[in-house]
Amino acid sequence: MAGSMNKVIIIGRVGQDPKVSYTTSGQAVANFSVATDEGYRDRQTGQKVERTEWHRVVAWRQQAEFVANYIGKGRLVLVEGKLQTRKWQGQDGQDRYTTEIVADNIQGLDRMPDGQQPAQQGGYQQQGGGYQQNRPQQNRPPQNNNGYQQNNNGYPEDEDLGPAFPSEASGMDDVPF
Amino acid sequence: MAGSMNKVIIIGRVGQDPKVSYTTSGQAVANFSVATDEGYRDRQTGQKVERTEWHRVVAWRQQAEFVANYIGKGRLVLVEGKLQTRKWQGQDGQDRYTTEIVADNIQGLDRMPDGQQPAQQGGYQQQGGGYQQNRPQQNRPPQNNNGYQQNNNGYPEDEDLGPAFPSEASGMDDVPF
Amino acid sequence: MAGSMNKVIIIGRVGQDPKVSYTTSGQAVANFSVATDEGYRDRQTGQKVERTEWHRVVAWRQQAEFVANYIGKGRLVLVEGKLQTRKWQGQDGQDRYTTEIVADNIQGLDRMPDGQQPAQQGGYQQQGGGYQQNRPQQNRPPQNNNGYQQNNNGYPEDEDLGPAFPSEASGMDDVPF
Amino acid sequence: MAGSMNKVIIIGRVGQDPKVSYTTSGQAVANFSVATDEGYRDRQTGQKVERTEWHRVVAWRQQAEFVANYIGKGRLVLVEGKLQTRKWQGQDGQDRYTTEIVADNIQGLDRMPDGQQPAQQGGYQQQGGGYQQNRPQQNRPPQNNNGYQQNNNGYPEDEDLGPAFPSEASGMDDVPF
DNA sequence: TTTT
DNA sequence: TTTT
Repeated sequence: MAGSMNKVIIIGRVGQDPKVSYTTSGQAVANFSVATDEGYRDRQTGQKVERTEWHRVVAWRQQAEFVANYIGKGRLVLVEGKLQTRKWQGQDGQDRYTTEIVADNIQGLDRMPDGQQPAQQGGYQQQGGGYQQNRPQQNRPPQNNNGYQQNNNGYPEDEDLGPAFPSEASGMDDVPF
Repeated sequence: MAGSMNKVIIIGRVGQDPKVSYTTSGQAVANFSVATDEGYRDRQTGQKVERTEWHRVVAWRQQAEFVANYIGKGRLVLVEGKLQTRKWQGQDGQDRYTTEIVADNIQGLDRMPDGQQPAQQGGYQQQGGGYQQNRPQQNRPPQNNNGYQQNNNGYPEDEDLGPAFPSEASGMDDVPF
Repeated sequence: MAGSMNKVIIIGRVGQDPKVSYTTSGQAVANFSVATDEGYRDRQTGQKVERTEWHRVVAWRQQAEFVANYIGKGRLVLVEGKLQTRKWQGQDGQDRYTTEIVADNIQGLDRMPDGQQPAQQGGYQQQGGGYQQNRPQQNRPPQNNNGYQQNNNGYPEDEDLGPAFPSEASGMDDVPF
Repeated sequence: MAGSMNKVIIIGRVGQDPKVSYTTSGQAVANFSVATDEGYRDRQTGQKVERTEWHRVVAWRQQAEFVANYIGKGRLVLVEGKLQTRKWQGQDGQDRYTTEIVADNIQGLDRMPDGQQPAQQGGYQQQGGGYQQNRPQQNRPPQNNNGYQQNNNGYPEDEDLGPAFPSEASGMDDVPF
């Protein structure tokens, strides 16, 4: 713990609307991808090339709820966090590894598009209502999280038990995003 | 390229002596893993837990040669770079993805262990000799790099052609490190 | 040089249009300030407080020309660089110190306001013309830089000789921005 | 607060033993300087030059106590934090400005020198004893902090009232370190 | 696979 | 004022 640092800072565009779900213990989790671009000059041709790198981001609890309410496809975001590689089982039973940025600081850097304002959506600041989601793919209440495929999601028990993404798990074994 | 940042900074211990090889075009590449530690308090038990995260690092050219000469197993290092996910084929023919830190700044933060000084090893600063390797696992001269399994290594053509690690490639389909 | 890092990353709003000038050796230098905001909760009152921090940024050469063409008052910018404290003489003859971020990466994060497009301004990409400035406060051609008050600007000789800001120097002894 | 980042990461050597004191409200504050080195090639002579940059660091509360117990002159440290410029009055009554790194993460990167181990010193982990200091220059109990020169220290009220460094204050008006 |  |  001393003599140790694990820090990532990326700025880029969100690829798709984040997917938000809940662990069995009721913790919110948000997953999304961010594209960063890099321009460089090809050593053979001397041509300018643009290269896009995709990053998987995972956010927990308050950060996840912020993501659910304010971050959508196409937004320019700042993500600060740490790298974490988790292990999961492919359909063929073999181990796979996915590296993600576990975010501890997420900010939108551009104006929120119209129709995405928290007031219209019902944000998590609303009083008396608890947290309310309204984009379809986020609508997974904790009680629906019945726990099949437990411990197949790659998230360590200590991070928060329960299957994070039952439905994605099966579709994730070949494509990381 | 504008409105974009892709930055990683880690400090940790090197797990094994780096593996250094050459692309067919003669570029040096070094690969090694770095462990970062994180202490946190378990939410259920309230116990202090130590968690180790492993990071794959790849260094090119000058950085690779620095690594070959100065970085060995157990050293405390600073690595600054960018995230890059590359695609490769498992033995079953399926796509796999590995995320690495492509380093642009590597520094040793502790004293070099005895028997690892560049003077004893023949460093790359030596005059008249060019670059000389001497640890067994690094001893892969460019001319031996005959190019089978080309484009199976996951490194983009533009980064520098040629198979980076023919021998590791086959052993890599299940374990990322 | 080994075991050393000096890194700053800020994101914030530019306070005033950058001031661009030239050293006697013809190097472009840009100076501007960036505001970062921080929200925190007051420990006494429990109230939310917003606090603004101002940062001085200096950019050299290509970075300075980029700043001259694309960065103006009010823009949201990313600045990556290193900290540098320089010494200068106040009017009372006493030493003063100013800490700046010497930028090696500057990016605009929002859309450029209309009337600030490089095409209308004549950007530094223009062909056949070399570098051309057009905002009044930037218009200080190298040949006007006649060198009085040399070595009073606080910039080290090695960074590039010559007085960076003869005119500001005298006004700077009490206020850093 | 959104669209804002203020982040500094430095690695370097501590110049002198930190100075630790207490605000009138009993909060610990530690101050020390860190040297970072930078090697570069002089553009005129082509010679390699080493340049040292000094950074002022301030740490509060738990971080300050960690500093008091573990960080001494000559140690290699990692400091992560934010930039803050504070205003203070010189003896001539004029405003001066000092930029510091307000640390939120401090780590020692080398082995602690003998005679500096916390066990010999009595660390702040000791039970039943509260925090105990033992290096002379740190020995400034809160009750001695009688508050003269209040609001002359440049620390904002909200950070924690009271004179941070009564004794240094008078010596600080011309030299920042 | 490192280290404290 | 540090250190290699």
